[in-house]
Amino acid sequence: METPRLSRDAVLDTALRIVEERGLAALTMRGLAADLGVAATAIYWHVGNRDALVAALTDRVLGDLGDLTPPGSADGPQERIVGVGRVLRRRILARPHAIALLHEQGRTAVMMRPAQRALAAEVAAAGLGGERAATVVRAVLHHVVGFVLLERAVQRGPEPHPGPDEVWRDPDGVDPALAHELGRPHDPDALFEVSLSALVSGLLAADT
Amino acid sequence: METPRLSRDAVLDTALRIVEERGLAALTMRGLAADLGVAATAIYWHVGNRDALVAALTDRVLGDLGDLTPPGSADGPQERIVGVGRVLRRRILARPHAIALLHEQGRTAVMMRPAQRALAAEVAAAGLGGERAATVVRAVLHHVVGFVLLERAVQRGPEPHPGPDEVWRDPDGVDPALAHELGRPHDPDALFEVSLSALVSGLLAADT
DNA sequence: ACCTGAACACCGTTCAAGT
DNA sequence: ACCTGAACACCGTTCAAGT
Repeated sequence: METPRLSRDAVLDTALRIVEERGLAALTMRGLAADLGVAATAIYWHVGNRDALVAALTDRVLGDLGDLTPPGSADGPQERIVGVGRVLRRRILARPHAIALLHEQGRTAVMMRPAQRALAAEVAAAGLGGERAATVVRAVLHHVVGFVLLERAVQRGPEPHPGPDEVWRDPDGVDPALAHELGRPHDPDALFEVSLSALVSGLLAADT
Repeated sequence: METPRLSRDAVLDTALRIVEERGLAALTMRGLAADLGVAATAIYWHVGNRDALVAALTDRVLGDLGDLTPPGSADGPQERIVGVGRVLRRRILARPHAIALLHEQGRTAVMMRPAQRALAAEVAAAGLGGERAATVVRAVLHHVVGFVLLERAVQRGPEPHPGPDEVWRDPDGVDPALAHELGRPHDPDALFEVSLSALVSGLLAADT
């Protein structure tokens, strides 16, 4: 009854290190086995196959986004809801591989859970309930996660075929000042703040 | 001087058909060559390599999103801006493979171009200009594309590990009615409408 | 229970050789 | 200019066999 050389946790640890250091595409069963000093096929006994391995990795990475309640200093309901979104975005961006993991497998729902709880609490505290509250929670969640997804996709892209400037060389009908402004790179942090605030204020102001 | 058996366009045509029918992962150089009735290596002469092939596919699919100006029936500036977002989303959803293509290669900017123009026109018509107008354009664009990206990611996912219900079994502090509401599946179309409208109204109402 | 080694059916890509 | 065939260095996965 020897103690086994390998364990599920050991496999996940090394796999996660590979993904963090060299990306999800660099995670191969053979390479992972080499790093573990073991035959490639040994991994299958512990984690099933590559898909299951990636799924397990996803759960581990997204299971601990931590507490998302905004600092007590934020007082207004709008500012508190925006605060949850802000923290959520930062937590996701702090895990660069999380996005790749999510997208490979479409388990976005897993990532949404803790954020959904935190948002629900704030929205309820703001005096909303029922269907209307659920809509606010979902809208904010979608906005934040979608924003981050897109933000990373744009970052990863090589310089776009036609440079961002070039597209606006011929403004053709569009206000030249606006065209020039759109040609310049923008600050994602600022854009996030402005758009999330606008969304929440619009949601809270709605009649229905 | 025989006419060549293959052409760049023929390669792209068949490649696109494969992606549409069986997904981006099913696009292999060998399989594509088989469909074309040619040696796998012949493809390389016409399109370079697989990455270049995918890039070319992306340009083709996203180059013709078509005109995005909303119907003339929409009159208010807010309704017109929302209209552009609505049309953009529908056009993207009508091309299921477009999202995979985009994400594989991060050329999201390409897709944004025509939408940016249409939005800029509407925002300018609404009387905004300069930096403020640019912010509105970018915020709406990010919201719509991010929403669609997330929407598809959720769709593709297998049933989440803990069912959407299960998560809310123990509401623990959260209003039970809200918890129950969040456990139910929602209508993405409705959520899109509500959130985009709220965002735009919030953006147009902002003081700065 | 846990691990190895060989084997199968794939990949993308390069390159000399043919026409 | 355009295409083939062989070859290289990879993949994920299965499975009988070992301990």
